Amino acid sequence: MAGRPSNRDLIIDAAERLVARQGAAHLTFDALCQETGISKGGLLYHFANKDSLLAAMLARMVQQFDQLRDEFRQQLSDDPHRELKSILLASLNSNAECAQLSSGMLAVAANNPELLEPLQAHVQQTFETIKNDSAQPQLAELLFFSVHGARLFEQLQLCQHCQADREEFAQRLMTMVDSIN
Amino acid sequence: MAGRPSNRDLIIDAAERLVARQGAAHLTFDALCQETGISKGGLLYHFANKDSLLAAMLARMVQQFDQLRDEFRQQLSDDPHRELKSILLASLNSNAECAQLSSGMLAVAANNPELLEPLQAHVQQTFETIKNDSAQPQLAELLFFSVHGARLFEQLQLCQHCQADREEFAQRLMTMVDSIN
DNA sequence: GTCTATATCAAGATAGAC
DNA sequence: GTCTATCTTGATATAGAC
Repeated sequence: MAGRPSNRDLIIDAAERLVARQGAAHLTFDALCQETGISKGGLLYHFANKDSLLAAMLARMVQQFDQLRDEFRQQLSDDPHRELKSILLASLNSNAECAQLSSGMLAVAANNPELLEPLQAHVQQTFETIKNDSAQPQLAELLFFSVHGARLFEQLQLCQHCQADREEFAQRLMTMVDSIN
Repeated sequence: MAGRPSNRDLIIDAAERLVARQGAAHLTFDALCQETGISKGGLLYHFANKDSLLAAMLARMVQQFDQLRDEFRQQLSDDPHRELKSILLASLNSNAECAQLSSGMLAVAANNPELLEPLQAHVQQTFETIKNDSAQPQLAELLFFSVHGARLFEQLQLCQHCQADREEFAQRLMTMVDSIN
């Protein structure tokens, strides 16, 4: 399951890069051909149409988030705020290694907002977790939004956060969560 | 200057609605024809090409922000944190009345990220203000990101914030700013 | 699983009438 | 300032060979 990446995954990687570089409106099969070296027919074998590609991008994003969140949750097994902390850390770090952050979300939002539904459900569930788990749900929500604001600004290169900044940001978030009791 | 809205402004309004409803990739002159009732030729009189429309959307967004921020700054003339507070309140409320939030930004990001440059400059200046003005610049930044995360989630309908929620959110932001000393 | 070729359509943009 | 063409390109998608 975690062997070498499948072609399917390589295509999604390339799609995310395209969105990050040129904007979600320029995510086209033609551009994907150039970026992957696979022909249009080849691409369309993996994703029968564009909606299918978009849905896959979003699904993988959600899945990567869940996986990363689980990892953080295990590391934090003895922390009273591990639910909230794992959500914040996973939100901050998912996809960060590739420098393309919320490309999947922005691509779907730009091309077919209706396909956002799975993400809407996922986010709602996350909010539930935050609410039930934290003594100060509104502060927790604020921190959650903060992470996503930072991600957006990074993605659009509206701010130049380096790795050190991101770690300091994460540290500050954790401190603020710990201040809840 | 603030008489009845010019046709130019009505077109930008319609463009923002389209982005909010159908996604930035479906912001086309054809769709704008339907939405405004103006023909393609008519639209192209006001905006010679699409980049010109996108740049105008972004410029108006920035201008509306600055104007709203000035209003808040005047209301807060005796507040020690008026710079940061006015930035946060203006970020939270600009365009909020129309239910389309950062349509301009998302449209430009999706169609031609290079046109984001004026916004990048504006944001950098805002960060400078925050840094120079606040005793805890990193907390201030976090609050700033939080507002924009909330805006994004509202725009993409990833959360259902009502007016009451937004006011409570604003109240919480102000309280947290006041906690800085 | 990947390729070429092609059909179809929508988009940006131009020219010129009113 | 707005309109109706019309041109050109580029994008999705299909069909069928390898």
